[in-house]
This record gives sequence, C-alpha cells and structure tokens, in this order.
Amino acid sequence: MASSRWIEHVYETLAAAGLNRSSARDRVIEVLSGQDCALSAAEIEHRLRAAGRPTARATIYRALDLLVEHGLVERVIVGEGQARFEPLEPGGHHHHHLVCVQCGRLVAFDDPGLERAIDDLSDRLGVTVDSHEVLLHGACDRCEATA
Amino acid sequence: MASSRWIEHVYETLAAAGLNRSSARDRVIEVLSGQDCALSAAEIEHRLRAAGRPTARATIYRALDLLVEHGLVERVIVGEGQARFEPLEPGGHHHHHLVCVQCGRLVAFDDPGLERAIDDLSDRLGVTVDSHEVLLHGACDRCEATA
DNA sequence: CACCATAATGAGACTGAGACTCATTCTCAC
DNA sequence: GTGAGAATGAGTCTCAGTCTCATTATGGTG
Repeated sequence: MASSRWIEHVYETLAAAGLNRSSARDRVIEVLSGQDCALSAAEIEHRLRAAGRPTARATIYRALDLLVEHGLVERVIVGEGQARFEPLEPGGHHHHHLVCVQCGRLVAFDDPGLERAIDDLSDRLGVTVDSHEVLLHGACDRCEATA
Repeated sequence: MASSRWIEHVYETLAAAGLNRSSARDRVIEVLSGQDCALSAAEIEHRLRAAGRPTARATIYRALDLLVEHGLVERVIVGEGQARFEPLEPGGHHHHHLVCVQCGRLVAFDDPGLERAIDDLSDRLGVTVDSHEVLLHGACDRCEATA
C-alpha cells in the first residue's frame, strides 16, 4: 500500500514541475495511493465511477502518463493487452513482478543477484542497457502453500 | 535466420500432433522461416499480401497461436500494443531480447548468469517460477559503435 | 476582485491489435 | 470418390489506448 508519504511526494514533485493542481488528477492519485497492487486504467476508471466521481478516460490516461513521466508511478506490462500502474515510493528500490498463473495476483520482488546479472550484461554484449524489465510467471507463495 | 531445418522440424511436430497440412499455415511458416528478427502478425499479413498471397488475419493469428502452443515459435512482447513472433530452433537455447531505443532493432542474447539468478529466485521468494521474460532497453552494439 | 493566458477536463470519435463467427473450402482416411 | 472434421476467409466485434475540440478550471497580475 502506498503511504500518504507517497501522496505528499507526488504533490511536491508535480508542484516543482510547475503544474497546476487539478481535481481530476488528484482523484487518480488518491485511488492509486490506496492500492497495494498495480491497477489498470480501466480499474481506476471503474473505481472512480463507483465512488460517484466519474472521470473521463482521457483524463485518467493523461494523469497516468504524467505520473509515469515524473517517475511517480511505474507502468507494469503484464503480458499483452493492458498496462497496469503502480505507485513508486520516493526512495523505492527497483523491483520486478511475478504473475501468479493460478490466482492472477501480481507479486513484487527485488533481487540484488538479478540486478547484478543484468548489469554485467552490458559489457559482455557490447550494449548500453538503459533499463530492463523482468516478469516471472509461476505460482505465488499463497497458491504454492495451498497446492 | 531460421534454417530450413526449422521448417522441417515444424512440419514434423505438427504432423506428430495429428494436424492437417494447410497451405495458409504453410505460408505463415514460410514467412517466419525466412526472417531473422521477430515479426508482428501485421507484418506477416503485409508480406503475404505483397507476395500476392493474401491471407486472412484470423488465419495468421490461428497459425501463430498453434505454433506458439507447440513451442515452435516464441511470442515476444516488446512493450505494449503488439506481439512479435520468432521461430524457435529445435534445440534452441532459451534467450531474451534487447530493444534498441535508437534504431528499434530487436537483439537476441542469452546469459547463463542471468538464468542462474532467476533460478535462484524460486527458493528465496517461496514461489515456483514456470517461465520468465527479460526485456532490456538500450543502445544496441551497432548504434553504440556509431554513437 | 476581475481579467486573461494557460492548463486541464470531458465526451465522444477514432485507431489498431487481436478475438470471434459462420458459411465455405480443403484434407485425408477410408 | 466420399464424408467427417479441420482450416480458411471475410467481416464483425471488443477492448485498450489516443486524439480532438469545445468547455471549464487554475493561478498570476493589475
């Protein structure tokens, strides 16, 4: 769950970027902040509508783009078809996800060994790696336990 | 470039699975076999049309699904929006890709260290990893050299 | 407070990938 | 050759995400 610290960080960052305050964007930020797992744009739209605060799809996408652009939210691509968005804690460590093939849950993890292995690749391949994504498919700890 | 050996392997596998031979599917297989980098379904459609052998989109998707299902083709997800398909050599080693942020080229690579790091994750996280995807973004060796 | 430039919003049309449908056509074992 | 089942094609449909543009909100300035 993203902390209220995250919300503050978001507002500070957006203000520092010289952006206006806007109620629709605030709504999107609020929904994201109260959420543990990554949400899709459609889920955010539904939640806002359910909360009696319907918000145009374009507005939601604009807010998400902006947040991603400022490093406040991470766009997580889980397979095809739909991007998911996840609050990025200020000093948050870089992490990746496992998609549970049984329950569909998205589980975050980080691993120094994995990061090191990827860092080492640059030299070996003669390429410059700007960023990387790792996505695992498998059974999460919960499903694993009940199997 | 996928070898003619790949084509043979594909036909053997599909025949062993009790599937009929079909000209449309053969066309898709042929386009894939002549290609080094991963193709999107749309690209395959265009090539077939350009070659005077137009083929219905649904047929192309069906053929690709089938090939992926039988482990003959790999579905590579490069960002959002569009899957790409790549022939998978019979004894082909597991590999990943780097998307060049400059030229857009998709470069394949493999790395035992990376695979090991991912294997080690299962125990540490208490999950069972069935499969994994790694995607790097950066400058490929060609663009790196000319930079 | 009033004004204005600019930023943001909302509604809906649009796009593009991919899935679905169903009538027609092809394959292949007999 | 024939018939059952597989495959095809043309088109429709869905769904995520983008674009447009008229309207509205924001915040600095006089």
